[in-house]
Amino acid sequence: MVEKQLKDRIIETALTLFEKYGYHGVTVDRIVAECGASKGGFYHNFKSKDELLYHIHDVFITYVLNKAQEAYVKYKTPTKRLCAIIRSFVRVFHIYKPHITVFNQEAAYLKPEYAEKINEKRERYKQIIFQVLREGIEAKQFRAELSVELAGLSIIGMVNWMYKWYKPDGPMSIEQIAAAFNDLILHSLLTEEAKRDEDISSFLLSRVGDE
Amino acid sequence: MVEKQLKDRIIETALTLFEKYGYHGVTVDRIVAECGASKGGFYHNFKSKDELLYHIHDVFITYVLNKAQEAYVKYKTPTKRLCAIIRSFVRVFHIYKPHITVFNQEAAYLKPEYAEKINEKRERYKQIIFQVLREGIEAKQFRAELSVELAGLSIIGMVNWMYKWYKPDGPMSIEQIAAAFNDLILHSLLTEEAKRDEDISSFLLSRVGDE
DNA sequence: GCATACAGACCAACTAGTCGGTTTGTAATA
DNA sequence: TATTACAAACCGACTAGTTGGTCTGTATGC
Repeated sequence: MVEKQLKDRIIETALTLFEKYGYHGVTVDRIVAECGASKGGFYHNFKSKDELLYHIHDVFITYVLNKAQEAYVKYKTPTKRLCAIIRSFVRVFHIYKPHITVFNQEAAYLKPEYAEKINEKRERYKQIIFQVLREGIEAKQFRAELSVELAGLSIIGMVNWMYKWYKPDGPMSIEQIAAAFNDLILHSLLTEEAKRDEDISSFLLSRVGDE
Repeated sequence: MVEKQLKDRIIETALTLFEKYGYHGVTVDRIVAECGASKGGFYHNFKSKDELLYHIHDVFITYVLNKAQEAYVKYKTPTKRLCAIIRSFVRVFHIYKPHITVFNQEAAYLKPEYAEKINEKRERYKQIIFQVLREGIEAKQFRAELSVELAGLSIIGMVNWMYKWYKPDGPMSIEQIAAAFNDLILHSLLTEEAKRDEDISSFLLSRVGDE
């Protein structure tokens, strides 16, 4: 029970292959061949190929959900909470890029019983963001005319879309991307008063008053 | 050559099925059964299942690329151009939601020769957006400190992500969504001076000066 | 009579999953 | 320490089912 060598190797190999060729573009035979294992070894560790897919999904969504909850608890104002959540969300791409790609590309192929569990967590994640946005509007930090749903889905969309273009060795560091996203998002959410607040505008790339 | 009855029926059926079950979750047999055709009919109209997938991709990207170019030509200022492009982009979801879902989900499974053609158009689309953003910065309508790439990819991401949540019969009309997106995007891009410009701020949900 | 449009039985290839067997680790016993 | 006992980890040939694609045949229009 202490050794998980093979299981981890299978996951890692599968992740790399799934990211490149898609879930259906990779056979179990190929996975085991590529990581020097066998069919038997695979099915000793996983009930099915579907379970492997579920495992990959679950590792990622569980991690990112925890991070969001931590960020929510750690900070006390809507703006700080939102920025922290987004930063953590963006950061995840540094470690879990293949997971996220599989998560966003192959979720449709999850077996119903697995899909349900994943969707439940995905929904909770969304609700955290909606919650922060609502709090921000109530606190007059975010504009009142915003649609919480639309703003939330926009944020989730722009960050998630990173899986299509983010390269860990690209010209921008993950922290730069996170900062740029926060800048864009806050500019679109903040009220004029909030932008003049020193404490809040520290998350912007350039202060409003600078010009 | 005038009658395309069957071909269109096949595409329509395939689209519905692909959207729901994914490309690999739908067999050719199922497609032809569901639209009252036959294997022979299918392979008379398409060289292969892959070609059908390519066709779906091409119809959508060709359409949306044209719309963006039209919008670019029709308007003369960066802000107007951007808003028109985004509006047209969002509107497409009304007609082509299944196409877009397939486009965003199954592109990885395109055969290399097909993938190349699609990517070329996808790239051109991206470049139009980047171009407008650059023009906006030069014209001092958009903030100078923005990263054109990041801002562009954010926009593309937030709109494309609609395929995950947009329901044609949802509570918001497509025009409302387009307006809300434009509002969010402009707030994140515009300079303070530009926001004070009557002509430009007409694209915002609420004028800056209102409060 | 000839091409186009379509039908449907058929095939070859592929793939997830199985199953009997082997190796490896480990703990109890002598 | 050596030996036995047992279970978990792992192997790989095999299978049963599925799927994209073919091929022969038919009907319809020009």
